[in-house]
Amino acid sequence: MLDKTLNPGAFETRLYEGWERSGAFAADPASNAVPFTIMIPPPNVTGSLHIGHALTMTIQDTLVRWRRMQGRDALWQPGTDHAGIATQMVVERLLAAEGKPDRRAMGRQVFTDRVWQWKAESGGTITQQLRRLGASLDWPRERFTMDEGLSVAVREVFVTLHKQGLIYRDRRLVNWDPKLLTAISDLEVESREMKGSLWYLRYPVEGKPGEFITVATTRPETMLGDTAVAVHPEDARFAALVGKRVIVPLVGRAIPVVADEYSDPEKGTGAVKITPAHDFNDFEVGRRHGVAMPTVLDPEARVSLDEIAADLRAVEGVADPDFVRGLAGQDRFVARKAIVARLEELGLLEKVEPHSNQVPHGDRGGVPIEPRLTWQWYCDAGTLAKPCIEAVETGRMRFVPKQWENTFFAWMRDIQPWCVSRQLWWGHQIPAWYAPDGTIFVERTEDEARAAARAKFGAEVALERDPDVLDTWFSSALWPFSTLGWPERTAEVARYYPGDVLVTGFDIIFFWVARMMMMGQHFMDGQVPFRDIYIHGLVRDEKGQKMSKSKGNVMDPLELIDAYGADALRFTICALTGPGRDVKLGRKRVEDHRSFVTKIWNASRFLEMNGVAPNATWDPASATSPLARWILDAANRAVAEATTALEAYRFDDYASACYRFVWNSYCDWFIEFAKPVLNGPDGAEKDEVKGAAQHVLGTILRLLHPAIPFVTEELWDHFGYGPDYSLIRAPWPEAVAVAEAEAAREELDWVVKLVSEVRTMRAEMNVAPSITTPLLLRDATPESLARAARWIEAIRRLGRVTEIAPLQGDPPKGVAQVVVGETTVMLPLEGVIDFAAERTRLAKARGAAEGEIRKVQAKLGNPDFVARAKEEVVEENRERLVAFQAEIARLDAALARISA
RNA sequence: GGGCGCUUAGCUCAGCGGUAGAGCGCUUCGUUUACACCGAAGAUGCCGGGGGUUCGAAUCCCUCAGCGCCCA
Repeated sequence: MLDKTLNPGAFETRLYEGWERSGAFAADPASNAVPFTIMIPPPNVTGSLHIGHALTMTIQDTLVRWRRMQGRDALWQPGTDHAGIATQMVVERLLAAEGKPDRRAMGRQVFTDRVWQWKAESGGTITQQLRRLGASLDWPRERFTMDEGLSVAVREVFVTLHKQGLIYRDRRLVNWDPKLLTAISDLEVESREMKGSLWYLRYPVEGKPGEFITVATTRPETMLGDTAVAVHPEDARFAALVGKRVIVPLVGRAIPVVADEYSDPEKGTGAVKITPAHDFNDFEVGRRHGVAMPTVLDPEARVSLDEIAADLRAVEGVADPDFVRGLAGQDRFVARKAIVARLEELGLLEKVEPHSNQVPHGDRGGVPIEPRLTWQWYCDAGTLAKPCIEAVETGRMRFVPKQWENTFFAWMRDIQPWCVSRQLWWGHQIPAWYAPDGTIFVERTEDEARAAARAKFGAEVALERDPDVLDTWFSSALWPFSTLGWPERTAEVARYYPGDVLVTGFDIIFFWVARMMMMGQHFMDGQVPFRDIYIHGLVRDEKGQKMSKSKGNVMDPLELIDAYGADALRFTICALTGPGRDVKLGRKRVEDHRSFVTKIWNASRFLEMNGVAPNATWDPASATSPLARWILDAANRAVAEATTALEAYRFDDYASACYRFVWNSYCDWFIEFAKPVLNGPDGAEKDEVKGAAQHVLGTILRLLHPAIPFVTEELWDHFGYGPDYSLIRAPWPEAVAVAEAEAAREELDWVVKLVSEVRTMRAEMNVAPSITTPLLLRDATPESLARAARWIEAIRRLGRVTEIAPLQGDPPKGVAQVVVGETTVMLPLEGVIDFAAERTRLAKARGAAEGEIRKVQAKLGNPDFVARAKEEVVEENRERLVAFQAEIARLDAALARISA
């Protein structure tokens, strides 16, 4: 017998292990079934399960379980990415905490060995936690982006793209993180609003003592590298200065004043200093005007004079080489202060205004990034993006919801060269070797590089490998095929690529989505990596605030699972995941949805107590009773609604269709109607009710399994619908044949309406529950009377009714009346009834009906409506008018009887 | 500044041309043998404002306002 209270913790782990052991999660490349593939967007190996993972993984698991039940050969590919910067930082912090030497002191090999050791010990956290959520991933296929096989794929792709000219080495400005000492991508940079200042600096015009051009800047320290001043070509104020030269204070360099539209006459003074080596916009301006691009900050953002020492020049009252030399090695912010102070002394600081601006910060290191001119490896993203754009335009890939296409297009059409090198130790080391003369050999292995070098030089030369590693996203981009064994031509690659759907948040479109598309199409003969891209929202707290540790509003999914069960969390997520909306999630929401899981448990428990048990031989088509037919028919509709919803990625509709059917049809009415039968004598009627009950319960368990895997499997196993752990592979329900469903619906709808009306009346009349009454039916058709007779036991129980009889002669005194279809139902409540209340109640019902009649009449009275509206709409309104008029007539009669 | 989205019951949200809905909350009642994580009943809406299209607009178009996000 099922426990009186549901305790998910008692079986979740056992069921998960049972499924896993039985191979239920495993894809089967040898099967004849149509595959269904979801590639997990690989979580960061340093990560632990947060509520955002719970959302995305619940959605993926729901899809996978559903398709698996539909008979598809489901592959949900698990794994993690190596998270270059994050992992390296974790291990460096660990070393520091242990008081060990830092990575530079220990050397690259020892350090990376240590990272692998860390990965072995702690890297599996998130994959263990996903099991708690019920995620049915094919674990034996788990991959890691640094695995040997995936590394082969990375080298293959790099070398191939290089040979195709789509990867190249270039010296450009990059986002440099002065704390982590590596280049990072645009997407790893976040703007933060900072309160700073706008300094107005005077640059003396060459050869015109006392004449200045004033430039406004937020970064005075970069003046050391200024090589131009730009003004707008149409700015009359500066027209005379264009072509002249000005002296950079402190350094004494003479630089041109150039006309360039980049300069905004409205901003600052309208003149801007140009430091091409330390600002992206300035870099472009500098390139347009062919000026020098000296770097004045070292990798740690300290002043470096290497590139300007030679041209420092003393200018009386303006430039002071000794001062500048004294800045060497100082941090950029220390240097800023010193420079501003010195300029003020020289009278070259015109003014300082408070100014707030967006300062780019590295999202990992947290310090302002410093644009730097460096040699890096770049991928020609623009070329790779083109076929991806085309694939979305032509519908070969589909965003759900569609609106995200816009975001995607906007970014892809304006995509910049992708800097793929990182100055880290943890990652795929770039397969490029340098000869002493600087010749670069990009090959799959060192041996091949040596061979290439021998071929070129005709002799053995010393080769040095590029120390840098590739961006983590480079290897993640290959995930949809590298995990399947590519570049080997495996059966898996042939079978499971392309995937069916990629599920992720909108914040990831530029990361996984775009990059997997580029690499997938390029290396898989133009085949897209996935057909659908389902974009879900972010999880927020109840107030709609983004969850963050600093706000203290984070929710731990594992803690929620401990408290309410994984099913409750999963069902909540499904119910709240509408299209294109963020999910506001609070404890209370999970608690609310847990009730539904409990409800299923309790209903099952009741059925078990009444001897309902699986009976595979029971044929729904053989059902003869309206009750059985009605619930089977309702189940058919629930199945159709749920299936349609899942096909459309409408997890909210799926959840609510199941909820309504289980709670409002199966529990509220079917089980209640079944009670008198179950309590009655054994026989055909009871057998049929039990047959329908067990059949529909089986349908419900299968229908809900994708969202609520644990409780449904537990019940399935407990009842014995199949062997233990078999629900996960049970077939997805389909509509069953139901004879005369329409008639059954009419009959049950009538009974439901009768009981509801009687209940409403009693509640409004304040009739004590202890009082039971007969029902007298006036003007009832023989059909209604027959129905009343058939359902008398249920009506007695649900409506607190004694008997039902046609009204003979005049109604007794003191009746309460309600209109159900053609019938006026009367409850003799002499002495109990409050006539004033009854009149009010009837008058209110009449008022409501009148209101409807007015609306319908207004429509039908409009000749344009009758002439132009669709025929069925007009007809529907005519019917409504007649129905309301009849109802009013009966209500009037009822009122008249009371008044008499 | 450019783009996207949102604004419907107290709260969270469906509905997206033809009778305004759900869950939660609220009020009242309830030990009828599955369930108080329950049952029954009830109340609550100028569907953000204004204009337009249409026989008909929460739904389509324009506009304004407020909120949120992304990109500059």
